[in-house]
Amino acid sequence: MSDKNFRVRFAPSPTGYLHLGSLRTALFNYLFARHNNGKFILRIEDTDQSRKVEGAVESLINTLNELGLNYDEGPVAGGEYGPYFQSERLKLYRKYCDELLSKGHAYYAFETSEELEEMRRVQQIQGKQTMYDRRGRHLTGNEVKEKLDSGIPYVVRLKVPLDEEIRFSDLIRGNVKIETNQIDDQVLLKSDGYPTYHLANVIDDHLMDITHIIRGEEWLTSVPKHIILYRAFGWDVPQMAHVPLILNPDKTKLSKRQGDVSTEDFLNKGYLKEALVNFMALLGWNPGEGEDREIFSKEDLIKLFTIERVNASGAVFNIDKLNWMNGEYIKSYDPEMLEELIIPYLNNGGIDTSDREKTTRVVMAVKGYINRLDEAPEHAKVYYQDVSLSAVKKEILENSDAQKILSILKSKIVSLLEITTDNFKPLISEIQKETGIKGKGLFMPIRLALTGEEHGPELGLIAYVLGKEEVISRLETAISTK
RNA sequence: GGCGCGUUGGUGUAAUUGGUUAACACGCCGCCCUCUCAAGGCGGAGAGUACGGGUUCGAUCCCCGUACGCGCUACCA
Repeated sequence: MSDKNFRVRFAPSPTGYLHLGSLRTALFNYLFARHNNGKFILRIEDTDQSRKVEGAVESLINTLNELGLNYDEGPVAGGEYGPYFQSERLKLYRKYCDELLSKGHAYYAFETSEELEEMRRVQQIQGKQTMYDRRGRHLTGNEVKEKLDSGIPYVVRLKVPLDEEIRFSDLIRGNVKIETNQIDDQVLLKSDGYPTYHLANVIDDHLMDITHIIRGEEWLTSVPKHIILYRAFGWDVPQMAHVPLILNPDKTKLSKRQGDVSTEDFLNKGYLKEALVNFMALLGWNPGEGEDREIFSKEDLIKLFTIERVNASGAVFNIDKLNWMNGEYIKSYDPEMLEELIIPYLNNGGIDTSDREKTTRVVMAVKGYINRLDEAPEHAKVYYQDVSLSAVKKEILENSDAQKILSILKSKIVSLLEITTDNFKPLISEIQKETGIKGKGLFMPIRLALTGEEHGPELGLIAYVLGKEEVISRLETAISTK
């Protein structure tokens, strides 16, 4: 634990669902904050008016809460550094932008989007690097004033210092250096008056006292732009940590084309939040030597997490392993809580769970067989639907040995007070002794009579779940098929 | 194209400050358990650490180059 006042932030733009990659970024921020006794802040980067999606923020917050990644400051929660929506901080950006302008670190530019496109097109044909040719830097003060006065739309661009080399150290990647000549005179303020990511991000991170910026690798190459801004303002640069991307099986950036990428979808399919958190944490991070566990509670993760142990290389999202891990969580989950979670899935599969005692038994029987909650109905079906038999199966039951077994079993069960998890199996052993029939010939008729299926959980469990009455009824049906 | 980052079995990862038969998990295969299917137990195949140089008595680990992958190259984040 550290007593430094670490402050980190998760700063998504509200474009819809929570991408798995964002989830992991959020998780690492959360773990880092909790491990160091710091603060975890949620900031909404809604500066792109054209990409706004209705309800996205609510859904984002819901998902974070559902996963237990509670933030200390942000929308709804509030905090001393608000507002936490960038769209509500426009005046601030304007003010700092003016400061940049007056200090000569930024300048006005008046090209239209079409002009810029044309410029890039020409550069491309000439085989040159496509970037803004910095022509706005050559405008005289009078020219600028004239254009401004006549109301021509403008943007404000960063005046990148030329012929320099920007070096910085990333907590995950080590030393990185980039020539400033490679850096575009980035737009800081758009013609609609909104800031771009770069401006807003730097200002907010500073104003919100962010000490560590933990974000996706796609931002690594824009760090120099940000450093130039921090310097221009005379601010300290926070520590940086750029986490690797999550990849499709073919190693391209995880995308919707190759499967689900939204956290909500995974939750809906019946992946437990604990499993999802556990699995995502292990994608690109590990606790290191002497730790062979794979299953970690959130508390374990908080205790063990350090940013230095995050890998620098991208990680393929291995759904097989997630499935396995989710199955592990399902098997060891608190029975009552699991039942609560599974009931909606059972109902969804057309199963009536109003008999709660039976539901409890069903959940107990089913949980060893599923890796996802949405697999529950198909395994639970046998306990609810009428037994229906194919001709072949019927034949097996009509066999005289089979009939004998079923009759004896029925009479034994009738005299039982109730069926428990372990008083059924001994009955079968007795029948074996009495009739001399054993193995498949003994078990299969019973299994078919009770479920109509050749496969399933052990018979004792099935009988227990069905209960005395239902077992007798099903046996009678099977006997009367003759 | 330019720049940046990365590269250990199919996948996720491990390997004390360079010295191990390169370890663990998922997946796969087999055996055991067992009425069946799972689960569980046991075992196996699968990498000589992208490739090529160098430094060193000795490199997965340090340096350089190449290849490949990915990212960025927007008035998107």
